[in-house]
Amino acid sequence: MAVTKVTEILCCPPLGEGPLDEDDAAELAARLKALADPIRLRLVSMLTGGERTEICACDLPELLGRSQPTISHHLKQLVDAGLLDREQRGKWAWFSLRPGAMDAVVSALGGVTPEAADNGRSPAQSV
Amino acid sequence: MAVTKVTEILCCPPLGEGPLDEDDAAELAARLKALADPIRLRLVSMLTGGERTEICACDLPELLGRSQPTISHHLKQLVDAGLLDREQRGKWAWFSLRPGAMDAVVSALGGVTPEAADNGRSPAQSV
DNA sequence: CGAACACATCGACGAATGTCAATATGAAAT
DNA sequence: ATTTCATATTGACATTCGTCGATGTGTTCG
Repeated sequence: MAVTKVTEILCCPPLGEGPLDEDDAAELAARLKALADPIRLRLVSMLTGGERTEICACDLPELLGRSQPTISHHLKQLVDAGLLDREQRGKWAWFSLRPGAMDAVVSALGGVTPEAADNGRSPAQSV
Repeated sequence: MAVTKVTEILCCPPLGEGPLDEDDAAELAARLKALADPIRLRLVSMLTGGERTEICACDLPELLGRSQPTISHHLKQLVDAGLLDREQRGKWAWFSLRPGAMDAVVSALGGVTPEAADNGRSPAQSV
């Protein structure tokens, strides 16, 4: 399967801090690779909206138009990359965003999360 | 070579704004795919540090430990994805960050650039 | 128990990717 | 014009990826 497991929440120094070395680049690349697929992006985007904090695997084949094994494959990629958490509930598997994981990617790319940016003050963010 | 060209600076609604549709997801995925490679990440990170604003292709095979055709291939990917600009100067090719391109990726992932965050409040968004 | 359901894994397939040697293109210098 | 140098393109190769059907694993219910 060859999916590089990513365990640390914050993987690399931000891009803004000079050239990455080989190891940091490989680690960031692994995370970005996990995100760089349309199905997986749509999966993640279902959880970043704030409306849903978790999603049942049972709904995904229909929602995403892919077979059950394909969905399972993509979910595994995201879990292995540390982006999603998996919880078994009865016979169903529920997936949620791993806290801080997306923030880590954003900040590795030199960005900052809106909440962190607002931490000084001025809310002005809802949804 | 099957690299989806990305022309718009801001490609998709941010992940925080609910599920992406198929087209938006494909476009974001194309950009992330361009970034999701160790060599290309190291390339970009050479330009995001602030020390260098541009880099000559002639130095890269040695700096990155890859053959000249391989480097050329990766540079093309980044240019096609809209992340780098290319300028021919004499017989050398110089590459620089396309302004706003990384910001667009970060904000599509739900983040915000530090400068924009510092800017007080104006979202600073356009085209 | 056994049947039914949800999900994961396996095996296979075509397509895409990263890589380099060889070659082509294009721009300066002689 | 010829040569030289920097870069792009081509062709080939092994590897990885996305996908699905078939099958395995584990849970619930009768």
